[in-house]
Amino acid sequence: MRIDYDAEYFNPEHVLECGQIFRFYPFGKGYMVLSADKACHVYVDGAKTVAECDDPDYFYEFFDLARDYSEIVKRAKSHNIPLLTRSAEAYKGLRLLNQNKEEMLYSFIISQNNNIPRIKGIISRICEGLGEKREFMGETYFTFPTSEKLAGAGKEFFKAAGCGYRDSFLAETSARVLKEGITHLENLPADELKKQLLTYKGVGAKVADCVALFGFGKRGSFPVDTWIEQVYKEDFHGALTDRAKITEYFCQTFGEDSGYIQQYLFYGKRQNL
DNA sequence: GCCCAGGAGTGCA
DNA sequence: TGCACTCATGGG
Repeated sequence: MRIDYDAEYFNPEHVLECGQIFRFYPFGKGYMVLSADKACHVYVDGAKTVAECDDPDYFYEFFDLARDYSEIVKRAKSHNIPLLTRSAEAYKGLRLLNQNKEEMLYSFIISQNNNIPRIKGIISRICEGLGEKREFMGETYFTFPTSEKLAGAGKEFFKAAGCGYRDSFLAETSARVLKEGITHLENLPADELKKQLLTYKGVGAKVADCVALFGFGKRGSFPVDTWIEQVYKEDFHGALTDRAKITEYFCQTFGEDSGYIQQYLFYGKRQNL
């Protein structure tokens, strides 16, 4: 099954390399993208971006294809902040993904005080160890493990996978999710959702914002990490040092566009745009 | 060998 | 509440 979309506002490289997803790799003419137990081959063909996948309905939602990003780009530029204007223009094909909630929760627990290449490696080893082996377009891949699998693994497994001190966070949080599920979080307003996410082991403000943004579609979230702190100082000439207050400043400024703008700024800064 | 990475938990004032 | 300290690991 196949999805076609205007490539101007769907650039696979920018969607995948901007830091919101950890399971993808170069494949064929583009990339192989893995999410939960599904797989997709995405590439540019002329003026179209093509997604060949096992579950078109899932990936239509996953790639956020119902949303008009030309309006988002326009609003981002209207703030007249040089880095933001440059980034929104250069990365107008960046889209925020709607990813699997549990996968986001575990992935961003792993992400704390860590770097992206190593996060990818850890998640990949966890999937190989506990996920199910599948095939798509002649490629073997592993699904993201269920909470049941994760909870049954024990923290020694996470340690061996390279999680370091985060091993106990994953063991405890997966045990809790197995017991309680997370469906009770699905329809909460953003502030209440964040409050609930903060009660999971290994989840602080920044991780909660990422899970809310990428997993629960809370586009008014603005995760603040070391890169964004740098953006705040250098590009917004801000004087605040407390991350909670910096987050509040950005959310007040950008409202429901916060999540999109955070990604433009984060990616632009990392790419030294 | 040092610094840093999409930070968070803990203890103590 | 605020703040310092600590927590594994590997890439640059």
